[in-house]
Amino acid sequence: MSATKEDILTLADRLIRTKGFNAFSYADISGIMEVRNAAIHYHFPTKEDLGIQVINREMERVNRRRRDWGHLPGDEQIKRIMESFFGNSRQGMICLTGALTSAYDTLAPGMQEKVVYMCNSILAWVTACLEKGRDEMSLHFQGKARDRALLLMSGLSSSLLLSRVLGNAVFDRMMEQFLKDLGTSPAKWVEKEPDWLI
Amino acid sequence: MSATKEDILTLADRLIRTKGFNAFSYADISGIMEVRNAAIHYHFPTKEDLGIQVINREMERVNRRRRDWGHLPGDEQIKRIMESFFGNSRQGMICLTGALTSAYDTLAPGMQEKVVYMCNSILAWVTACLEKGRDEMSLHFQGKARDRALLLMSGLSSSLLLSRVLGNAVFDRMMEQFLKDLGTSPAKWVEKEPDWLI
DNA sequence: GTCTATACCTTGATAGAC
DNA sequence: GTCTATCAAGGTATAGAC
Repeated sequence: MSATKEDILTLADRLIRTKGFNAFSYADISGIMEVRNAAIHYHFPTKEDLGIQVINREMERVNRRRRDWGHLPGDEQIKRIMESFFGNSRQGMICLTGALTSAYDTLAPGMQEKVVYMCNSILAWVTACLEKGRDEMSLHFQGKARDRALLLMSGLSSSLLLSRVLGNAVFDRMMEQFLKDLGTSPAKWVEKEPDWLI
Repeated sequence: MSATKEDILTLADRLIRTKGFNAFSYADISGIMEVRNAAIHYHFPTKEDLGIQVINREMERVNRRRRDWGHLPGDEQIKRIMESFFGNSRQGMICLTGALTSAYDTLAPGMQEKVVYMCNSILAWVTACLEKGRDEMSLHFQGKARDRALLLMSGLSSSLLLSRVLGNAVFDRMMEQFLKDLGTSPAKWVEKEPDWLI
């Protein structure tokens, strides 16, 4: 993939997470990058194409992480997922799922399909982490792992929404509660290079 | 307030919860109501005015409920709040906080201010319910009530986002988990007249 | 209060030169 | 691959008649 195309994707990803899919425009991209409207359409014929490829790239990142972190204990994986959300939070960005599910009704069918797939994939990953952690006796919770994963995934997503409005402390308070509820030790987040997951 | 103005507000509220604040247009309102573009502007000079008054009306509803339900036990209030979200969920509508926090960066300062106020108010209410329930020994949880309220409020908000994408069962599963975590009995939601809260 | 008509801007998208 | 130029459609908002 050409560098230009990649840069457009990265920028579109950031714009979706800050302004939302419907509120960002090709002019936003042209205004920041040294590229004209028509060049964007060359790489991504329609806005839907752009949106879909943003999701695809994100899913690749998610899948790669799931693979790379697969050997880690379940509780450690959960903490790393939280950490990647921490990065989003500090940059005032919400997650792709939060940005796209809130606009779900306005998305083209092709994008809706991808959003469903993304949500299911992330949910499956979080569920697997919780199950692994429970088997390893490092995570403790009642109820089905999938239901618990729904709560955690929701909390992660909403923490970003609320952090923008009520301040960054919201994220820390929520994650601390989640970890306490799961009976595992608290974590300290460290600022990392921008590399936003989910 | 005139009936027309009230109808516009109700419709705008629904449009914000389904399409989002940036994606809905005056034409959406004209298309459904028997009223022209200019008439909407007569009642609400700008879209920001419309958005602010939608929030104001919602806050009146929230405050009224908080007053009316104030005598109820904390756990019962929590279940009623969940029940009102249930109504939203079945109609494919997300909550105002979910819809507006996800578009926060694109809102005019006047609206942002209102969104902050709304989030703080609802958070304060949920916190009060949890504290009351804990004092009454009907709710049991560790940690600060406000932090717990953040988790609950996030879960309520996100359950609507995820229900639209993954199906209505998500709402039920999440609420069941929340109630179990709070050590209170499960609840059964019943379909009610459209009267959407929060 | 509501209408018609319209101003003015931004949007996503296309044509064709280079 | 990227540009300039342009398009049709849709957005919020306003003027003025009724």
